[in-house]
Amino acid sequence: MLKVMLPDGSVREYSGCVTVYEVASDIGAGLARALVAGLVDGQLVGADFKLPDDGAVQLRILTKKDSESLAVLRHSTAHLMARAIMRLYDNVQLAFGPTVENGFYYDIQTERNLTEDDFPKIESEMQNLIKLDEPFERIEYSRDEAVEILNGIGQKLKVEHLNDALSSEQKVSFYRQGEFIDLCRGPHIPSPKFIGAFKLTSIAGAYWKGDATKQQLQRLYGTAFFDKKELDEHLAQIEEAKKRDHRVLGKQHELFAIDSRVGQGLILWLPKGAILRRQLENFIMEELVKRGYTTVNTPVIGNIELYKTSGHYPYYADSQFPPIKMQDGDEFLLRPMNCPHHVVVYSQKPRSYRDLPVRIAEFGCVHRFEQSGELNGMTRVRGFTQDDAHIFCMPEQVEDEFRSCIDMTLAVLGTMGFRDFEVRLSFRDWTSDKYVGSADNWKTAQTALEKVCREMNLPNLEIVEGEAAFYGPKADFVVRDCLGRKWQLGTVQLDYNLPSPERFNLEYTGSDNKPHTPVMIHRAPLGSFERFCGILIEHFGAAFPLWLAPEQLRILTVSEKFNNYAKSLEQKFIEKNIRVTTDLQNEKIGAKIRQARLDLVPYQAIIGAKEAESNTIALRNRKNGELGEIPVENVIEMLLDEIKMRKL
RNA sequence: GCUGGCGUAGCUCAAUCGGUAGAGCAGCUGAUUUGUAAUCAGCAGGUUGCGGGUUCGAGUCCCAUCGCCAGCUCCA
Repeated sequence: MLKVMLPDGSVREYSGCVTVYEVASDIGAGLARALVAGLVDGQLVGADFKLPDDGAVQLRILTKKDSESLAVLRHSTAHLMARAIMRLYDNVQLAFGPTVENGFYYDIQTERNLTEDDFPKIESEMQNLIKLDEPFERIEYSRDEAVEILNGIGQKLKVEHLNDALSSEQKVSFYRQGEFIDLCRGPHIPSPKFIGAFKLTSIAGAYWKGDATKQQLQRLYGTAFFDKKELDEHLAQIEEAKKRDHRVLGKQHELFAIDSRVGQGLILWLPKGAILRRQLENFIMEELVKRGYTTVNTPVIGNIELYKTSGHYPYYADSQFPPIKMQDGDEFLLRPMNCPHHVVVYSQKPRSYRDLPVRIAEFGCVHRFEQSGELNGMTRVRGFTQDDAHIFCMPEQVEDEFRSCIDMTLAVLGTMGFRDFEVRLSFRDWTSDKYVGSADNWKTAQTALEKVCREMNLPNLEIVEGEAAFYGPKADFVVRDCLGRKWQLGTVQLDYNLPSPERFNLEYTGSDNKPHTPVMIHRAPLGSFERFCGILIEHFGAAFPLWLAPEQLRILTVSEKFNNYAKSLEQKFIEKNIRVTTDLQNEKIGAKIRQARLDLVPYQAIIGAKEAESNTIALRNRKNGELGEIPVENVIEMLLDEIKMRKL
């Protein structure tokens, strides 16, 4: 039961967490304080309210249980941080200070750039402010009044924002705490004493209003919780996650390397990583064959005219490796995408409507000159191989083809055990002129795409306006890495533009014996092998399922006396295409087992006198430890079955 | 690209105020011949990312450069 004191002083009891009541007419004119407090599970919690346009006040009860309450708490902590900084340093300009997924930040500008060394001082000042226990008070003004106030306290960034973003009639709210007043939508906790634990976590640059041409501010990140234990757990979890980082595991398990002697953002697939990649290639290739694709091989460079025709060159000139100029004047581009090559493959002969859809696949190696600050292990690189394909079909086939691409992507992700992904529908921004093609085609494409996604009931479907490729809308499959960053893996993109007469003028002959323009679908279920492997390493913590494991079985001998038996066993597994090694080191069996476990080898075969005599294996696996003595033939059968089924 | 931080042995990390660069693991050699998460001993391993400067003396301070990391911007 929740006891809530309303602004008029009366107390009401609620069983729910959130409720709505009518606003008294005089609230909102001037000072409107949050007067709400209640009890949840015997603990005092605070509440706040905001004033929507219809005048009804939404009462927000902080339950300490839901993420919304946590966000309110964190945003109030951000205010506290800003206030502490303003007390400690001169001439502080505040920009924005929103809540983010695991905490909050505030963008600020100071005379002297702050560093992490300033954190202890700021944190201790924040502690002092919590002790002061001053309430957060909401105050509303018209925009012009607000500008006056902000000018009065020298907050130029806030003034700029108000003048840019709001009309003069609009009302804005401020939150005041002691001497500190800040333009803010709210809501806030009523008092800082609810902040059980907080920590400033990092500092970084961020552009004013997210615009790289504008001044750069300092972004201070922090997090806060209702109690200390939650904060500690959160910090411990981050430490754990760092150990799963594919850059750490990739080095530890010798999967890949990046070496500046070769170049930034260029992946060297080490032997074990190369095996992993080959398993993915084989898997995708099997799917392609099942699903009616043909495969081609095309060069990694092409005449620059090709990319001028496609429209890619002018759009992405900055992020491409510069053209290679030949003495005769020809220019070649290291290809940044495969589509133009596949378009040319399509156009090699006249196509009939009976031939469509034509599905052209290639593990296509492409290069993009990403800015150095964007490179990230395997997930953001300058050279990568897409599991690419381009489907050329009739307009009436688009829906089916699109559905089948989504289906393949889901099947691929499902086999890897990816359950936690979102599907992002990227549509065009109708106010922007960076897109090519007719509005009609865009509408058709977007409608078809959304329809299929809705029908297929895709998880976490989100529509983002303005994120489309310049030639068409797309559906991206987005997963998170161990540090919570989102990465696009699979993608399916509709394209009415490249095949058009203005671009490559692709054709097929319809049943009416007339030429028609096909529609093109770009799709890559993994996205790229590089990024996918990076995410895959983190997904499994490098403990890959048997079918993907670089080393599937390790044979460990109890002593050197059994080396010959171990070698003969190894041969048997090799003949069955099982990736096996032997550990014949002069070590105790315990040490060998430990090593195999650290190396995350899925199965271990212990070989001693008993096994050599009875032609068996004392089998262990990574998960359950000892599995007992099993005849060699049965082990082979077992492993082959697990591999074939691609069990997780 | 921008802002900030960081670069010490193959890996993970030490090195007080600026005073002869150290340890564990891995590697090599030898002993040991082992039954389910580390047998013992020895050896070797470095122009402290690279280049300048300050200083009697620089891993440490300063400048420049390369690379890495976080965030921002970007992502066909």
